[in-house]
Amino acid sequence: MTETAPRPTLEAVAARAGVSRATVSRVVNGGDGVREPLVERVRKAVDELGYVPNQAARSLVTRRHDAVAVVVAEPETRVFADPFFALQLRGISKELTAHDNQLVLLLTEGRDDHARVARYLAGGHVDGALVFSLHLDDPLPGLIQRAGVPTVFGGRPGWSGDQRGVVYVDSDNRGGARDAVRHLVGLGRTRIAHITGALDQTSAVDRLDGYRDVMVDADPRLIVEGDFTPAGGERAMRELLARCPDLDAVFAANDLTAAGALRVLRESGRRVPEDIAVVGFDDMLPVAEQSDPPLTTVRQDIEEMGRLMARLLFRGLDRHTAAQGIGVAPSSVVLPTTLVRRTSA
Amino acid sequence: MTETAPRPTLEAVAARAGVSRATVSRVVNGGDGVREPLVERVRKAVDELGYVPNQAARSLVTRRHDAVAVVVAEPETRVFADPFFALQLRGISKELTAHDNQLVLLLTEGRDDHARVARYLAGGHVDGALVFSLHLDDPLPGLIQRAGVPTVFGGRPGWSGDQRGVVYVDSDNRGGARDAVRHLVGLGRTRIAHITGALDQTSAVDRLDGYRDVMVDADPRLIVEGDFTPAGGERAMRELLARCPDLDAVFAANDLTAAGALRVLRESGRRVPEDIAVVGFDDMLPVAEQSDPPLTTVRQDIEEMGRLMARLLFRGLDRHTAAQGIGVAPSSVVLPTTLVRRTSA
DNA sequence: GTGAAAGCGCTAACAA
DNA sequence: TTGTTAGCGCTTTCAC
Repeated sequence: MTETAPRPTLEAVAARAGVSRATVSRVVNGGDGVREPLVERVRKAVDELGYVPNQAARSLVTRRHDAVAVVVAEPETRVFADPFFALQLRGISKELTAHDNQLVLLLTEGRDDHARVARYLAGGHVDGALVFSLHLDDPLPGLIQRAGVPTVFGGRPGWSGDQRGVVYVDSDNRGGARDAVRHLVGLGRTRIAHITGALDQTSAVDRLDGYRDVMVDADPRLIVEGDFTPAGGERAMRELLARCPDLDAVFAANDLTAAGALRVLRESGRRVPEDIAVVGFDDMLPVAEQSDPPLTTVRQDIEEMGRLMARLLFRGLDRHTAAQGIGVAPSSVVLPTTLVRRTSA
Repeated sequence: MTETAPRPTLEAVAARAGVSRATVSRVVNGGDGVREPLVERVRKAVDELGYVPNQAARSLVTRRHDAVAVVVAEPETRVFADPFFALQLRGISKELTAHDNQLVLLLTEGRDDHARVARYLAGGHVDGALVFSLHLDDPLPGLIQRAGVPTVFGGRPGWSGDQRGVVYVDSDNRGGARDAVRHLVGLGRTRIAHITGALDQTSAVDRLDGYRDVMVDADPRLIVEGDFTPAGGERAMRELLARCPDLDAVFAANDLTAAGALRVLRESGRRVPEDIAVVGFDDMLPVAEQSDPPLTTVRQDIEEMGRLMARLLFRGLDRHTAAQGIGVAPSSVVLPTTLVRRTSA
């Protein structure tokens, strides 16, 4: 806990360099249109005084903040139990840093926080927002849209409001699921089950759809609802085993679910992949690589998703600032997935 | 991507309510010393106009930001591979929200980012900083101390600079390690090995010290260096098995390490806990509960650590603001750990 | 190319 | 109790 020292102002730098505040301002902001010798003098004064611009004063006049809010709307603990969110955050952080922007993190725990977040965004503290809203019935996207802040969503938002102008970045959940199931089919499996994710999230719904794309006439008993957790995977696997003892493959909605399923299979004496082949989703390394046996799974580039979200936001902001209407409005992006073969299938 | 609408100002609210800007300001900031009917009128005008104060303008005069930076200095990916950081962040976020403060997240990837972070903190954008600096040789704490921002560290900072006035929150790593090893001793184990964490981090060093506190005359071959990862745990366990085939217990520096060790033990045909008892550290649920067998481990309340960091920071900030010298300077806190018994030991 | 001056929206003395 | 006024530190026309 140290004392806060008073910072030098533009004025001080100007005095020291023997120029006007305007000139210092120009130099500090790139130095265009200022003659070299002066630039030199100002730079020197800045260094000597350890001058750092006051962002509040700057924002007051420019109405820019060089800050982006990251909103994580997740009432459950799940987000924090897997590295998914952290990886995405990392991608975002890298991209923001490259644009000299700060990351303001808004974590919400349930509905009470929604008003707070909406107020903050509406308050014009940030230039834009990156929003992770995973639940179908989440009112947050609507609130945010109304706040009038340029926004990019992480994952296809599943809410039922006005979809116009909504920009999101998502993985090709449906396509990835198709690949996973096709791989199982290619292995000669015919009784392929699916343990879904939490079906109030679009990713879970999309993966289920992908499964159905391939297994058009699937026995409905082969589909059991999970919740993206290992415990859910265990429960679902037990139920599957009871319902359909003849199944020969499982496509789990994510790696954690698959890990739970693997445990139950081991307990029940089924061999993986000989008796039952298992495919996961995410390629969450600590889980997929370390499971027994190592998991065949669908990889998505999570960090890249985060990076892309930030990039799309900036593209939108530029368009905002630049000659109106010039430039293409950013549109949503769906990133491809790849199947990673290990031993479980 | 929506358009940003122009926000109403204090002026506008004042006009609408038929009062002065000062009065509106008073109402907006709590309404003390304003008569009820006026308060009512102003509130109404605020609502009708959807007025939200401009934080930049406010900060410019108050020199407060109601924002706290969270600095995560972690060159490696490890932070992102475990929920540790996320849990702490969550605790911090809750506490900041309770104080109406925003969380500005600064992630650093290696040395290049240090200057950036130091500049940001020195720039007076935030009222204080919460810093996670896990590495012994990290120059960041020093830089931050020089930036003159009130700071609380997460985990005992291991750097060699001036320690005066340094405030941190940590788990009782040493005490927890002692408990773990004593538990093994209580089980009748005598050849107790230790797989350390990455020894450039204070937590790893402290846990090793705790092990040594109990195993005063430990065979040095029973100590192998790990790195807090499952892979490191596997490697270390193999080495231990080769060096000391007679060992009957392992204390791993964290749960991930223990998970790696468990896998090697299983492969090598050793039964856990019958042949070799295993204790971890962290009680990272997805790992500890789901491992085979479930892990006996040392729990630390990570979320509470985060919360406490924020609370200490605010206490320091209050002291700053309030009558100088009044109040007690916050000092570091070391949180207790508890042993959680499952089946591995 | 450089400087002077006018605010950006707000808070906090100070007056009334 | 309420209003008036003077800035907070910066950018940005607009003259020079």
